[in-house]
Amino acid sequence: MLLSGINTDLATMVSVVAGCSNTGMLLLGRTLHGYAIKASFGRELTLNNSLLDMYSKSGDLNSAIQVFETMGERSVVSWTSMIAGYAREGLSDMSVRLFHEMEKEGISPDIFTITTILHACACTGLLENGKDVHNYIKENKMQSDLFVSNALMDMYAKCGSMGDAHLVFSEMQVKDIVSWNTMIGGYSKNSLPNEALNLFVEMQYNSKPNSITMACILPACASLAALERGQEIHGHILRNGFSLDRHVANALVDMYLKCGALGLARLLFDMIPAKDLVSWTVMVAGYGMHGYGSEAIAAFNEMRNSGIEPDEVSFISILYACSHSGLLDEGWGFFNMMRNNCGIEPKLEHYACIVDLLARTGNLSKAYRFIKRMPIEPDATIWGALLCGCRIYHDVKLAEKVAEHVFELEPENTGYYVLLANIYAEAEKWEEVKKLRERIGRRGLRKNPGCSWIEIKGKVHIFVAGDSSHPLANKIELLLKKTRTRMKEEGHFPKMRYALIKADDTEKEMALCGHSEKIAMAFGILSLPPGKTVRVTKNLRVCGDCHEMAKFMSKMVKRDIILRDTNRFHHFKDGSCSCRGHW
DNA sequence: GTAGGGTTAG
Repeated sequence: MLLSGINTDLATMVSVVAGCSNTGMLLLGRTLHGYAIKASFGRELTLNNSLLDMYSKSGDLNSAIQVFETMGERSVVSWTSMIAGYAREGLSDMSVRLFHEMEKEGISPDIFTITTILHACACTGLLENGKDVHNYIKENKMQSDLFVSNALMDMYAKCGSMGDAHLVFSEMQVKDIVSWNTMIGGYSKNSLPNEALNLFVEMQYNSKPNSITMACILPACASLAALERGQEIHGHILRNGFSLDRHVANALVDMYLKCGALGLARLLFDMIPAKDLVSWTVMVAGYGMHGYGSEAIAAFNEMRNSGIEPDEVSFISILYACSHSGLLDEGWGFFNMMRNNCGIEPKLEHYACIVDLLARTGNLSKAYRFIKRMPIEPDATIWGALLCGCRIYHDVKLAEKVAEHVFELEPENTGYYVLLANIYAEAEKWEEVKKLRERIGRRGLRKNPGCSWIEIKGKVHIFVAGDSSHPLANKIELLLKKTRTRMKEEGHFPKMRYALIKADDTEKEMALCGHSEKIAMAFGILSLPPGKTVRVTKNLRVCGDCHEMAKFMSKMVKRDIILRDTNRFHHFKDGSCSCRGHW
């Protein structure tokens, strides 16, 4: 246009600057800024607004602020763009400050401003500020706007307040696909997978799911290890041509990995044409969970060779992979690579991996010193990782010292009291177990009950410890008794230490037999066709005695058993387990 | 003919 000698006017300049902001062409944008000033558009409101947006969307917040500060006239559009600019850089507090400032200047926020400020609150979990905005919305009758209600639900979801999100959702007269996706994704992210799945079913009577819906619902299947539900959704993805979406492809691989289907996951991973950082991180974490440490390392190196730089999340994956396979030197190597070669400052999660790695490999005092020398304040998970190590190596004395740190940091978390109680029980210090029980009792805490579940023909069967309500309860008990007898015949005696009670051996054995994972495994063996892999998931860590029995059962009934606990997978096959003792 | 907003994977 310029070469043809046609003059630009304000509309031309605004359009082309907007073009730059939507493609992040900062350099061309700057040039246009200069050109516009020379062409004497420098005081035009619409031009300054588009420049402000261009700078903030291209990541040059300082220039955006410069435009905002120097422009003569400011409209609601200018304020909204500036608020969005701060939010984009993670400076939500500044967004909120600006929001109040604009009201003071007598400029009323409109629905664009409201969605922007809600997004800012969502990004950093500013629930209280978000609630203030909600009140403003009610006072100004803005809730009928879809964008506003959707942003409001997302704010509540990201602040972890799904009850409030659902309230907004249920009061919406009109819902669109974004409304459904926001709720489903919110439930998935807030560890409410059943709610996510139920809403997904309900959605299909109202709205047609899209690829984003798939990316929202798959993590729910993953967290439940609901393989069959996940496969149904995979079918949905194939029928609707969503497979090419990389978010969906990555979520699928992750789902199969967390459902224990490593081979299928690898197959799908190989089919992703352009693997990104998330694809690789998922695969590395998956190998780690399944105990394939060297495969995880190979994948991590392959990723780097393909030119993808690891970030802090992918380092968590590789460090955990090392820890699950007991690869101490390799783990240290990655920890140092992260700091020295990649310039990533380790966070609590990374320190937790190293403590875990040291503790699991028996370097308890080294782990203790490592924690003491950490440049950031350790949290309960850090000390908890060492406490786990104390259990593996039966170090009661250190355990007591470590436990006090843990109890101070997370006095409400019963898991840690139980862990220490286990350490005492395994050392047969029953007096101490009793004292600990009293301590829990005084606080009015209750142990998180163990439960295990198994999916059969799409239905999830849940078992809690001591469960005898199931129709097959008698058969289950019979199978467990038979297994125990055969185990004893071959010299495997029950690991009474895991019974956690002071009782005689028969009682202990009964308590152990009631563990939910045993019941679920037995139920799977009885219910699934011969040869089919039994897949059980448990909400806590697997018990040592159950682990022994699972190994034996896999040989006795000639069947693969895959048990997922909170920490990792155990593949039992022909009498041994893939974890090789690292758990 | 021109400026600002909501949902997705580790």
